[in-house]
Amino acid sequence: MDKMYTIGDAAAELGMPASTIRFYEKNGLIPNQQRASDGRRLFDEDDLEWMRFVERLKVSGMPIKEIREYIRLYIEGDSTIEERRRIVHERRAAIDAQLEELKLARDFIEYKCWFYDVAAESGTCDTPRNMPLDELPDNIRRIKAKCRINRY
Amino acid sequence: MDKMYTIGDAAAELGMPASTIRFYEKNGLIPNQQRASDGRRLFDEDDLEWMRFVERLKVSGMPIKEIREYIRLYIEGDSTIEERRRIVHERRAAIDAQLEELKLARDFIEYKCWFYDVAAESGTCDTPRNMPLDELPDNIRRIKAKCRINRY
DNA sequence: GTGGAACTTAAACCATGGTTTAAGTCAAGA
DNA sequence: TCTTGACTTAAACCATGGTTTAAGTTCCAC
Repeated sequence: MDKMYTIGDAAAELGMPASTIRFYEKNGLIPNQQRASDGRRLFDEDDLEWMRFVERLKVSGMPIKEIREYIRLYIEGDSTIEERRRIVHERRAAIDAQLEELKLARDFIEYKCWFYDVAAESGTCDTPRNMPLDELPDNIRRIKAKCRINRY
Repeated sequence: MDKMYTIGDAAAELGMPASTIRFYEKNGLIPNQQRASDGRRLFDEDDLEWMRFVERLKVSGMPIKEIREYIRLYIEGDSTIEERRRIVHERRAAIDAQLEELKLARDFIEYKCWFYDVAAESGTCDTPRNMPLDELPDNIRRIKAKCRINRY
């Protein structure tokens, strides 16, 4: 279980280019990076787990600066627990806000999908555009009301 | 209901800087933009609705280039229905993928929130880190298994 | 009719998050 | 021994999505 990975292996494992891993290390996103005696980077399982964690933070929209700050606090140890707690709670709130926005965007697009399905079938956008409210499928009527869709 | 908005009004209404609206227009994200006789931009309710739609596309991660392409097709009329249909269906799939990723990221962060709540209470990260599986709250145990969280 | 606020443009500028390049090192196999 | 491929670095480069600046116009209130 103490298998070590070269940067190429790690890149393949994580599904990202090696250049990105170098960029992350240069920017302080990988703590305690080990090196072989000839200077090559070495990664263990913990490093990979850490980098997957960093990927989650990135997916959540956390800027690199902030991730680096978090890592700095992590390295500093137990004296920074409160600060790290604040950061992760903030991040959770940010994700929740993002999820709300994304769900709303999905509703919009759901409407558009229906719109063009109907338009494609009839050959013109006038068909879905002029369809009376009571002929709309329930979910589409709900979306149209919620998102205040009128003309488009 | 045929009230017209200046760019400042529209900016206030949409909650974005006027410079962004100019940038969008320059990049073809606003079809049929009207102008007052002195050259000032004029926006009606339809323009605002359109721009809210553009905002949804942006939230969904659609690049500006692609939004412009969509608008080009929209302007071209009913002959492009199939193409637009393809685009919105692709976009829906992209949003769904994004939602999945974001929910996974949320689980990770949820775990971290629990971790630091426990750490803060006891004063050390060792407490949550070494907590036996059967003492973990159900949701946390589930997340830890699903996300393969070991060391971090 | 004068000052100030709100608009116009093109062009320069900026931050973010990488990617690419150039020049060099090293280990292994033919 | 020589070549090949994977690595190293610093620095240059790039795309995206705006924002800012500079110089000029126009409307409105006083």
